[in-house]
Amino acid sequence: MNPQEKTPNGGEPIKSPLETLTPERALSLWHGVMLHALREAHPDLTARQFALMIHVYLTPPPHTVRGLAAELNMSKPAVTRALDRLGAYEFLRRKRDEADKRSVLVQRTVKGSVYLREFADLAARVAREV
Amino acid sequence: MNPQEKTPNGGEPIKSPLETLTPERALSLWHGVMLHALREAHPDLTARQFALMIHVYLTPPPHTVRGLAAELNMSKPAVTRALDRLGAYEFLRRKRDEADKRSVLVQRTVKGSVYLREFADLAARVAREV
DNA sequence: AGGCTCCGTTCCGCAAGCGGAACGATGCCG
DNA sequence: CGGCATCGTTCCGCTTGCGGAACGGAGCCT
Repeated sequence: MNPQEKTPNGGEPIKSPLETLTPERALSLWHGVMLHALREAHPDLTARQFALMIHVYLTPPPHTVRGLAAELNMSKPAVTRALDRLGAYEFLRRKRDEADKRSVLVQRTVKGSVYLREFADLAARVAREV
Repeated sequence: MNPQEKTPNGGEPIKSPLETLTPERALSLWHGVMLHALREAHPDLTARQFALMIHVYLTPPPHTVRGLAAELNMSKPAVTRALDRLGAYEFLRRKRDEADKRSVLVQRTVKGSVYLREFADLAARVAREV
């Protein structure tokens, strides 16, 4: 669409195209990804639900409700509800902590991994086009 | 955290780090951005509201309700409501189309530009850290 | 002018998320 | 063993978003 990287103009030194993702490209990336996501009617997760899910997959366990609430800056009921929802999709799983039976450990699932992988691939693909 | 780029392992040729945003990095990028966004309690826009906003800012005008609904795969009432919300934040503006008074033109605002620019900068910053 | 289409909005009933407070269950400790 | 802290969940009233249908206003024909 807009081949701005090809312009051999005068002044500007071309930035290292890679190590730095420019704000403009970042925005286009976001745009493209969200567009695709909307079109395919992904099981539409709230921003918080999605953030929670990614968080569980990308940061080291264990993950407890309280911990997630603190790290994601949301209330405990909100976390519980998000877990309900994500659990219903089988994207995440609760497991009683045997060491401290008050706690709940949030764990990954195969289905969640697949879903997230697809999302990641989508983002990478869009990034290439942008 | 995980300095995977430094591993001078045997087999793999190192990919150009940026021209191709790997799925893994894309996911981390998303994670970091959403984390920041949640923490700062950004006026929390729905995915659709956000997508609509970016769309208006990144694609050429004119933007009508019907057009947006089609392009973003949402119902007309949903677009109307999103415009109400985004209008309340002064991130977007309705303007009657004088040429065809049935239509509404959706336009950018200064405040919206600033907001989106900040978001883009955030994303770029996170990308650097990831 | 009449009849039709197209536009964005409003109306309606419904589904889902929200946070504070209260709750039962479990752990901790004197 | 009794009291208290902490865990995740549930309850409550409320706000927000949803889509289909109906609506008024504007354009477009003949």
